[in-house]
Amino acid sequence: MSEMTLAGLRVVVEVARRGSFTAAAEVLGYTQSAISRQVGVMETAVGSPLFERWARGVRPTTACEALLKHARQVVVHLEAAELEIAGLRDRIAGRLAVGAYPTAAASLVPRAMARVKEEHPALAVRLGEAGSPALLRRLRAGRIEVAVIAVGDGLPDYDLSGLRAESVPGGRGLGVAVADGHPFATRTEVDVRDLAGQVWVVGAGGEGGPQFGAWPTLSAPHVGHEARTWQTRLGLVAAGLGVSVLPGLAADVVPRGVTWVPVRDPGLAERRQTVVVTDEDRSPAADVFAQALRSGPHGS
Amino acid sequence: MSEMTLAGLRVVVEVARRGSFTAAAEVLGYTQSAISRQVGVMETAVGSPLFERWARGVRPTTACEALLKHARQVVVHLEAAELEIAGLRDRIAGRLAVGAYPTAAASLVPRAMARVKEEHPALAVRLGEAGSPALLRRLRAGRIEVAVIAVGDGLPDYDLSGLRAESVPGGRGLGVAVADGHPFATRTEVDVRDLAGQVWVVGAGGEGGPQFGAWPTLSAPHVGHEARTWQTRLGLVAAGLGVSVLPGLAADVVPRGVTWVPVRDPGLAERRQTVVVTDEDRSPAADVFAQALRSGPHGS
DNA sequence: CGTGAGCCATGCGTCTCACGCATGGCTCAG
DNA sequence: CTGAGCCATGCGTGAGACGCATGGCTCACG
Repeated sequence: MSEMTLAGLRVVVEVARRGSFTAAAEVLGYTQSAISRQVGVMETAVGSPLFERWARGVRPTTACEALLKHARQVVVHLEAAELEIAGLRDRIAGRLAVGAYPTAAASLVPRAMARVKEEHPALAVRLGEAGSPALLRRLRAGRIEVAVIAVGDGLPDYDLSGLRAESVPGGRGLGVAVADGHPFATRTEVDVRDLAGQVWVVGAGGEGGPQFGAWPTLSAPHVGHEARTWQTRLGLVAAGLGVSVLPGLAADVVPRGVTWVPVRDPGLAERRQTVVVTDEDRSPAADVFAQALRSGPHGS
Repeated sequence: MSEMTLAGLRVVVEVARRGSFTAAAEVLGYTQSAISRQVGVMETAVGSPLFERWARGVRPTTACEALLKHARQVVVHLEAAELEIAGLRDRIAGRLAVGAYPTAAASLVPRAMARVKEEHPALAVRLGEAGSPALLRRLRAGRIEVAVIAVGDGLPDYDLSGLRAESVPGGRGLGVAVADGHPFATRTEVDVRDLAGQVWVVGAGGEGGPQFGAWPTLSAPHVGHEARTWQTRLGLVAAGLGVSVLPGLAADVVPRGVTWVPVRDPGLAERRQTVVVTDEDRSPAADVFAQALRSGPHGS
């Protein structure tokens, strides 16, 4: 049993306007026989003849006039819907879903959010936190539009094909978090040789990486404590129970009682970078946010 | 490049309502994969994601909410159109196109029109006149809904397959039209032997048949005048210039100065009948009119 | 009356599309 | 870690849309 279709409605509207299958076919890009069949299907769908056939064209029936009234409204609504949706795509408002790996989620991203909030008050950014692989999956699934991930030595080589990836420029590299009363706390820099003999607070999570272990180039570090979250780790540091590796990216957001100190280590070859990833064809809101991430205090 | 479809709009509306492709598929009679693909086509058509995919279903995006607003209006209009067209089909109003062969068009059909007009003032019957073959073609083309044709001896065997044909009951057969002052005018019946010696007014048209010739069983009729239209023929009769064959069906509509008289002729074998033809599946208006035709002064 | 133009209806063949089946991948609760 | 629930996609099949060609009809014109 056939039903009305949008294409069929468009055909009926045009046939009524032209008074001829042949003329409507020319306008709509069909052959006369295709129009004849589509009208036939629509007549079956509504259960009434829509046109009287004459020697020189057709004339709408009363049923057709009734259908045309509504069909014209339908076309108006569909065009309005397309315009409204196109407008949504272009306007920097509504909600933007962003995901970042923990360190960036705690530092870089909130700063970008604050900046974007000032310039685009109608845009509400929602921030989620996860590991880079999960972030990329959510991006591909359309659940987030901007992913802030870490790439570089010691990390998987993520598949970024079909995506747009841009590095966040600058970056202070790795350092250590120490208690305010620790002797290192008053230094502007610590040499890696000074790190030997320190007690380390390390992560217990499933992922490997410098944020979770002791200093990477130490041969036999003394691990004093393990904790899963870095809030807990920094709490132990603040209590003077040890020191912890911490990327410079998070330096500004250590809790009260903790100080971040850069480390000079000629032997540290690891290089990591923060990368902003979006769809190639991203919305204006996503574009604005990605640029805000890349032009923070680290940018030129 | 894909476009929105009515089916797609219905899918989007139902998915938004159910929050799940799987649940919407059950309601609409599709599989989950069909729903997934249709949503994908609609997303391509509007150029924006319509749903966020989650582990336990989907959630409408802002673009989807915008589309839903219009989609619901579209559905309302389509349902209203169907109801209005169905109402048109069921209501005995509007226009009804009827066609009849000339004799019936002059007598039987106007009486039925008058009766139907009384009972259904909203119905406007439009009457056309043509030969039976042309009437049947117009009926099949949907240009008329009721055809009143003549069938029987001396006439073609029309193809009425797929149509509904009902005889008009009764009928007074053939007679003659004579001037009021003619000796036959006061008789209730004339024997065929009395017709020998009469001067005949006959038709000049292209169709054969008793309405147009002299009395069928006379061996050598004296034809005094020929005229194309039967109004002209009856005018000649009224002037006393001859007599004319006339079916009983038209007896009531002879002009002033003319009298119709039945003829007794045992040798007259021809039998003709008036038949009302419509589509099998006719509208209520057509049904009412067909019944009015069959239950006139000739009916029980 | 015969002919040609204009238009609609339909048989036929081909290509595209819609859909179901089966399966893989992901998230999340237990 | 496992199983349930849900979405995405490859593949195959049947249905549908469409163009081509042709027939049938009406009507205007010579």
